[in-house]
Amino acid sequence: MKPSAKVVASLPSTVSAAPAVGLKAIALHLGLSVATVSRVLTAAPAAKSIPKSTQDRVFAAAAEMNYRPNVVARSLRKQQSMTIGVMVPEVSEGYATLVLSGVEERLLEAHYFYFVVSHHHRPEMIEKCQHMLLDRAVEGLIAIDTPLTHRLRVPTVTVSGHHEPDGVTNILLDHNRAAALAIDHLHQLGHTEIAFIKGQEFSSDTDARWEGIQLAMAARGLRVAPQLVARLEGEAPTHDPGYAATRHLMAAAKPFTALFAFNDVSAIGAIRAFREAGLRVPEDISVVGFDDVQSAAYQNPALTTVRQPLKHMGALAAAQVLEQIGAGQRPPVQQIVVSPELVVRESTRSRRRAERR
Amino acid sequence: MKPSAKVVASLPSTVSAAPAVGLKAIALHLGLSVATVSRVLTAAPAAKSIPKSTQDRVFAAAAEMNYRPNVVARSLRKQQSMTIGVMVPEVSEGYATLVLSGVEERLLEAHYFYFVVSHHHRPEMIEKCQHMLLDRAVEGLIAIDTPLTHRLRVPTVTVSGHHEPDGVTNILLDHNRAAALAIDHLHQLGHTEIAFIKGQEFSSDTDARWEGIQLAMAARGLRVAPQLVARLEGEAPTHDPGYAATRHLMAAAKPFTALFAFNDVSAIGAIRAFREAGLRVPEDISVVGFDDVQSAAYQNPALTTVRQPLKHMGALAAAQVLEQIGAGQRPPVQQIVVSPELVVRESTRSRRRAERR
DNA sequence: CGCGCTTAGGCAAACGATTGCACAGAGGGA
DNA sequence: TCCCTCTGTGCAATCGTTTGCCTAAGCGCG
Repeated sequence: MKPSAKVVASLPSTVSAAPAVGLKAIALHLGLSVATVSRVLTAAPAAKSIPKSTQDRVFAAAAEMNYRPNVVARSLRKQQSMTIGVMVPEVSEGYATLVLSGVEERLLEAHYFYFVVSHHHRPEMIEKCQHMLLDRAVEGLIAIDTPLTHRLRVPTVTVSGHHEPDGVTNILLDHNRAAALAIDHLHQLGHTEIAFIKGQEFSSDTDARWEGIQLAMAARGLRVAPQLVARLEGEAPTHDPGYAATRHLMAAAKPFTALFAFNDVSAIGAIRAFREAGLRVPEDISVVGFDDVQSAAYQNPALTTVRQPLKHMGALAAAQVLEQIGAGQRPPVQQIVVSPELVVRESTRSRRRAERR
Repeated sequence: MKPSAKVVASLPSTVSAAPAVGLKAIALHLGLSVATVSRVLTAAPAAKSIPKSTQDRVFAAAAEMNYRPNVVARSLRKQQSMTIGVMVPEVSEGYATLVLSGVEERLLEAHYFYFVVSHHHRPEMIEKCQHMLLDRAVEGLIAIDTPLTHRLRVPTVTVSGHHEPDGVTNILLDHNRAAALAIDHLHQLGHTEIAFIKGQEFSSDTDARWEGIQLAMAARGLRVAPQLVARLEGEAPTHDPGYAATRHLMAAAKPFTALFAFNDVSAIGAIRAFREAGLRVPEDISVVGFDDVQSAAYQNPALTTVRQPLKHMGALAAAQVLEQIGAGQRPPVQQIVVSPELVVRESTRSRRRAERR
């Protein structure tokens, strides 16, 4: 039997179609009971009293027979699925996927997997996915840019949620600081007539960001003119809403020399709108984005933007969920605030002496 | 009992922490056996002989007690997890996530969920994820831009895989046609000195795309100059490799008036490199990308590119996997070819009469 | 009246692991 | 010698469903 073990082990690692070996097969092969085999392989406390020699036999057989535990059976018995659920507006969009990559990295370390489901901001879908995920026995939930209306029976963490129900942990950006960074930058460049693009109503960051802006403007003695405020409309995660909002701003007959957009994607849409109107960025108008998505650095002009540590926020969310799953009833932390960073590139420049228009 | 059902149903849909009701609870409540309840709720064939009145009682009780089947137990018993595994290079990147959105949409319709795991192109990770996913009892696998070395014991579909082992279905683009579209476009604009950026070695599309290009060039009597061919290096899913490759091309002292990049991301990096070198796109040089990612349309200049129907390809992949899961041993189709589309925007223009350089 | 079919539903064995409890033999101390 | 404590292992229940097979009453029909 010993040589054959060698042979089997050195076969190409093709996953064979053989009739899956379970504990039973090993036990039979070894003349032991499934209980013993299970205890050895899972290093259960009761395995302490099992002699090394037996353990070695078990391990050898498991390796030789290429035993793989059946996670479904294990989940059923232990009542834990080693799975968490992630809700995102859209899997094909830059913000959520960056967060997701942080989530994934952290979860994999803990041998957890995750289900993703995207709800496209449709409220009934947001509700429905929670049920689908819970039905799938997820042990925890991470909601990325997704408003939650009630708490759930599993540990829940939101990323950039606001006004969350009690008991859910929220990972969020320091929006006041973010606004301060951007406004300071523009102000120092001499801009005082600054236009803004607010986020869509459904985006959970919209309000906090806007408040931060108002605070920052007021603190510097600047005024935000109502005519210089536009709002993204429409659900599409494309540049179009930013483009449209900017056309709107230009239509109002109030001049401005800088624009602070809700995110990079809308900033890019804005730049296009300006360009089509014959305005150059940054010569005629400065534009600041938000998020620092991958492509921000490669725009023409490269985008000045407020960076969110999205991947890190994802990792934090995963860590929190895992922590709460492990912690039992210990109450979760309410929120974790991370810091933004200003990345100055090419889309901002000091205000020209010659007034535009 | 009737009125109370109403009341329960109209309570806020908070997911309570009550001790999950199972078939047993319903059976007990109704004085039936779990078998009967199960048969009714799952509309099993044997339910035909159960009178409507009983069925109604069961449905009512299930609704009232808010019964949710335990999918883990069901999976164990039926030996099907209703889950498929998806392998991607990177969740935070535009190509894979677009495909993923198609996969998700199609799977959700069939009440399937999916696990994603990203392998960052690391071969040992590619191997490992397959095992992790199979250990998780996935019923099928979708590999996006991920080379597979051996077939697996579950139905497998690749998206843009090439040279796949027997038995796996491959969803791929017609690369010959793609190249023909791009080259024709450039040729018609008068370009004959065309530079190329090939994909990374690990990218499964690299070879097919390159062959298509060579064919298309030859068919039009054009020559691809070895000095005008660069290759993306490095794993980062960013614009940097395209930028670097383009610097390389410019360093070789052979003039060219057009560039066909491996994908949009590298095309955008290329445009930046040109711009830094004082070359304008498209006035001095035309650039064609590939993929038509979200941001291609919003570049400055907007990118002319070959569109892949990525979302559709994802949906096809999901449909194929489901089909094969349902089909039993019927042999799967070998490949499904989809058509590219040329999207002409601003980054290409007819060759200037005045030669550059 | 006897037979067979339909109706209505229950029993119990899976699925594959985990785990509390039991038990048998060895060894040691009083 | 008796009792007690370790060792080393096995039995069987359990997780919540599904499903093959069984029973038992009712009914129609020859």
